[in-house]
Amino acid sequence: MLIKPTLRCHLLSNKRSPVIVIENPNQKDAVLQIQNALSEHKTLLLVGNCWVDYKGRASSKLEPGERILIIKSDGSVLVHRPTDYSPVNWQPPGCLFQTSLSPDALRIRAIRPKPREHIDIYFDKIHLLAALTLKDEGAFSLYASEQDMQKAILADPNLIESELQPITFEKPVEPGFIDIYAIDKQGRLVVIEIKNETAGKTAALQLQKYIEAIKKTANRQTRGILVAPTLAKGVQPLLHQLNLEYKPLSPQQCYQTLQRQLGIGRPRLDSFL
Amino acid sequence: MLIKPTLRCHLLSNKRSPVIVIENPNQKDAVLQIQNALSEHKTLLLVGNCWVDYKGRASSKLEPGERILIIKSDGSVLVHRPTDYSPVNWQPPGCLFQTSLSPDALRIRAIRPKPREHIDIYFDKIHLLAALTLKDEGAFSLYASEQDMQKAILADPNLIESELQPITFEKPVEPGFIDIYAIDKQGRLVVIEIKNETAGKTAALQLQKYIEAIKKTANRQTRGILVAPTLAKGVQPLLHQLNLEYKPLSPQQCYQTLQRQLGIGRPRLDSFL
DNA sequence: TGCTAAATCTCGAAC
DNA sequence: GTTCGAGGTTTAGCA
Repeated sequence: MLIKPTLRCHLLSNKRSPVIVIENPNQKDAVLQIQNALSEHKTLLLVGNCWVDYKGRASSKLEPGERILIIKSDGSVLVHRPTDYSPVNWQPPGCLFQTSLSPDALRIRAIRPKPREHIDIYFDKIHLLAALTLKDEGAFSLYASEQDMQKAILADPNLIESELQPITFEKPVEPGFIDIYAIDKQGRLVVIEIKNETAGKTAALQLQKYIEAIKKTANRQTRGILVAPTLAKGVQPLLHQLNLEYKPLSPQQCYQTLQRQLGIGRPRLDSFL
Repeated sequence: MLIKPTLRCHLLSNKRSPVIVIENPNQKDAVLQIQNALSEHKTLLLVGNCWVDYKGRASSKLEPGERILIIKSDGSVLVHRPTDYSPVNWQPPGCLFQTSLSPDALRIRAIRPKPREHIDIYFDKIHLLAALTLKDEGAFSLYASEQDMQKAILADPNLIESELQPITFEKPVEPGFIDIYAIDKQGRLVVIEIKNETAGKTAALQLQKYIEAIKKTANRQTRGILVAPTLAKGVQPLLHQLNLEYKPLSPQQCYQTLQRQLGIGRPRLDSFL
C-alpha cells in the first residue's frame, strides 16, 4: 500500500517523537485529545484564551486572557501568564481531572482530594495543544550555595587545611562581613573569603580590605585565604601581589561534606551557631 | 504575485494566531527562531532533550532528559520535568539571554545580573518549539481564605451582625478550635464556625460539638452561627434541627473588607492579636 | 499521616 | 535600593 508522503511523514514523526501537536484544534477535537492525554498520564500542554476559578484554601478568579496550561503526568497543574516566575493558578501533584464541553467553552476541572479544593479552567480558544510523553531519568544534583560552603567549612575546617580552628563567622568589620574568621595551627589569624563560583579580582580586593581592617584592631600575624572552585584570569598574580592565598574548593565537595555531616554527625550543624 | 496555498495558509495562520509552532526543528532553524523570539520578547516554549547547569546562589547539574522550557517575556525562565509542581531549574524575571550553537548542542544561557548567576540549558533534540505572543490583560483577584475571613470578621464584626463583640478566636475546646468566640448585643455567647466554601453537614455537626463543649463550662445562653458563602443541600434543615444559625458571607466580601481595613484602618489587624 | 524548618524560596510593600 | 513579612507558600525530613 502506498502512503502519501506527507501523511507518512506525519505518522512517522509521531512514532519517533514523543509529542502530539495540534494547532488551533476545534473544541471537540481538543476535548478528545485532552481526555486521552490525561487518561494515559501524558503531560499536557495547552496555549489559549482561558479564564480560571479556584476554590479551596483560598478562592480566586482570573479573567480571560492568553496563557499556558501545563498538566503533568503526576496530576500537577500550572497556569502561567506571560510574565512572572510563579504560576497564577496551580495545583500540586495528585489531582483528578474532569473535562467537559459546553457551547461557551471547554472546561478542565482539576480536583485535589486533600485538602479538598479545585480549579476550573475554561478555554474558548486553543491555539496550541500538545500531548507529551516525556522520558526523563536524568539525575538532578544540587550543590552548595556560598552559605552552605561556609557551613561545610565550619563543620570540617580540614576542607581548608589541617588544624584550622574557626573562631566565628559573618564577623562584622568596617567594609562588611568576614565569611569565616579562624586561627591556624601556628596561632595566626585567618580571614576566609568564600565564593561558590570563579572568584574575580573583586573577591581578592574585598579579602584584602578585611585583612586591613583586622590588622588595625588585632596586633597579630594575619593570613587571608580566598576559597573558590576556580580563579578568574589575572587573579592569581593579584593574590600573590597582595600576599593572599588561594584554596580551591568546589560547591560539590562542600555539598558532600554537608551530606555526610547530616547523615552521621548529629548533633547537627545548628549546634555550632 | 501568486503565493503557494500552503505557504499562504501558514502566513495567515501566523497572523491570526499568536503562536508560531515548529515541530522537530533542526538546530539551525531552532536557534534562529529562539533568538528572534527572545529579541522580540515573545514567550518561548521548548520541548526536547536537554541538560542544565546552574551556578549562582547555589549550583546544580541536571543530567539529560526530556523537559519543557518556558522563557517568558519578562525574562523569567522555567525548566519543568514531567512531574512536580516546581520547576527543576529556573530564574526569576529580569534575565538576559545568549543563544549559541555548537556541534553537540544548542545552548541557551540565561544570565541574571543581580545577584549574578546564570543557567545554561543545552538541547540536543527539540521536539517542539513555539514562539507565543500572549495577550493577557485579565484581572486576577484572590479572595479570602478561611483565615482571612476570620480576620475580616474580627476587624468588622458587623459582617455577621450589629453589636457583636468578639472575645477571642481559635479558642481551644475539647473537639478542636472555635474560629471566633463572641458575645451578642443581648449578652449571649456566640460560637462562629467559618467555611470559605459551601458548608456541608460536617461543618454544622462540628459547630454543634463546639456549642456542647461551651455549654459544659459556661452556664449561659449560647448561639452557634455557621458562616459560609453557601450551604450544601440538606444542611439548612439540619441547622434548624440543631437550633443553629446560618449567616451567608462570601470570601469576596471579606477580601474587600480586609482591603478597606488595610487601606485606611492602621493600626493594622495584627494589633488585634 | 501530621508537624517543623529551610528554600537557588518568590513577591510585594514599607522604609 | 534594601529590608521585612507573608504566601492558596512548597518541599524535605521526622516523629
